[in-house]
Amino acid sequence: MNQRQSIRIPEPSVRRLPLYAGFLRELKDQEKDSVSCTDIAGKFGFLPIQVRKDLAVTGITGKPKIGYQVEELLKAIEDFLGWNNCEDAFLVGAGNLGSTLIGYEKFKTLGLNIVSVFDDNPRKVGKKISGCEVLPIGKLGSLIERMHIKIGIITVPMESAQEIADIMVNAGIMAIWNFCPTLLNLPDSVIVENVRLSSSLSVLTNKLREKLKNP
Amino acid sequence: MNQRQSIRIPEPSVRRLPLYAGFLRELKDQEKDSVSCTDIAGKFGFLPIQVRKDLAVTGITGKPKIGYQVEELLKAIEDFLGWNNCEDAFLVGAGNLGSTLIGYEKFKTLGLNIVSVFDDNPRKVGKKISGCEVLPIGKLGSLIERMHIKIGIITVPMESAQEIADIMVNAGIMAIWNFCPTLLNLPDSVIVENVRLSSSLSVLTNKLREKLKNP
DNA sequence: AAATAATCGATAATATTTTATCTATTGCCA
DNA sequence: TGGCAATAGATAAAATATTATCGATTATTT
Repeated sequence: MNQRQSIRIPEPSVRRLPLYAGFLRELKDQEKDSVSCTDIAGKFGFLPIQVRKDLAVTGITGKPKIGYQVEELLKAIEDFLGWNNCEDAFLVGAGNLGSTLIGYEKFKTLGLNIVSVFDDNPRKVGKKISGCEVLPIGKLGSLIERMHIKIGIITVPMESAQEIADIMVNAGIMAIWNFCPTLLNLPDSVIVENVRLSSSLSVLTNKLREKLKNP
Repeated sequence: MNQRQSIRIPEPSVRRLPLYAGFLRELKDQEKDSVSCTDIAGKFGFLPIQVRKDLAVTGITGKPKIGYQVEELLKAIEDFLGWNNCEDAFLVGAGNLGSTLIGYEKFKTLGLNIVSVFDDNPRKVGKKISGCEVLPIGKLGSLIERMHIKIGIITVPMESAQEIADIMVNAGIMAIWNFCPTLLNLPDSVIVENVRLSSSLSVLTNKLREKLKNP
């Protein structure tokens, strides 16, 4: 019996893998055949050991003195990250940020396909954003169920985020990409990834202040 | 001699503090006087001990059986995060994302004041975005110097990000908030905070795939 | 063909972050 | 007023992530 179900993969590694993938694409375009951890680490200012450990999660092995096969490794990372079989997603909140995200063609190459947009502003409903028709919130739940959508993206104002999340979860959404600054109150079974610009900005300004204090 | 210069503050704590601040504002609006770690932890699904440790960096102390004074604690966090003395910043790249960021009034309450926008598209130069006139890239360096700007925000396409970063650094920028997926190659002295949606998305989809495999 | 140097992969050590334990304080209630 | 319960704060333990060490492998050079 194969009981390997959870050789847990460190989240920091998962966050770094997309970087490596980007670099590997560059190398592939340059028709480079192989690349070493030292090269990759040099590119990003990491340590070679860390890169090697990150890459190990893909199961690909390298050759001493040579490194890894660029194409093989790139394919393995893309597979690992699920970039080769796109998941459909619904986005709610056709404001500025929402519209920006809908327009990102690149998400398709990252395994995400935004298929519909929802908003409760009657002026927006019916309009198209990057070729995507805006639907009323009223249809959100039933369409999630009917289309078996698993990923929801929330870009609504703070006040309505929880309400939208509840509709999503009740309809069967399994993962939420939340761009709203408030944290959502959800069952543990639902996966949530929060994009919090305020946290990112705080890290930046905090480091800056440290530096200004002790130059 | 006071050699305490670096009682290093964990970055994870810095990332959580803005959450607490948001909650404390809510409590303040509700005219609540005090709050315990247990309350805060409950709100976010953290452990009380972790919250207590995070709050400790502000130097504020609480009272057993009561907790912390809401106003005092909020003020301390805001001070700690530098939200009470705004830094001026330049943003480069008046595309979709850039325009979205410029429009975020809320940044002001997070200690960031976007004072000018730059773009190399002649059609955009001279236009206004959220009341902010778009200036040509040619003026970027000299204005950074003249106005002693310390924070730069990069929302240009991948290809030009490094070039813009170089201009910024040469002109004296000390910290860069980078929204471009490529990592920038910069001197160690420059602070960089990368917002990488691809990493965030990868974490989400990776967890989702894990869950679909072992439900 | 042997020596060399670069690199991988495994294992071990270190550092960081999270979680637990314990004591002391304080308000509340009997 | 005395005991109880909730909580802070300090210290310790555990978990996690990063960095170092070391032996094995393989292309390259001599």
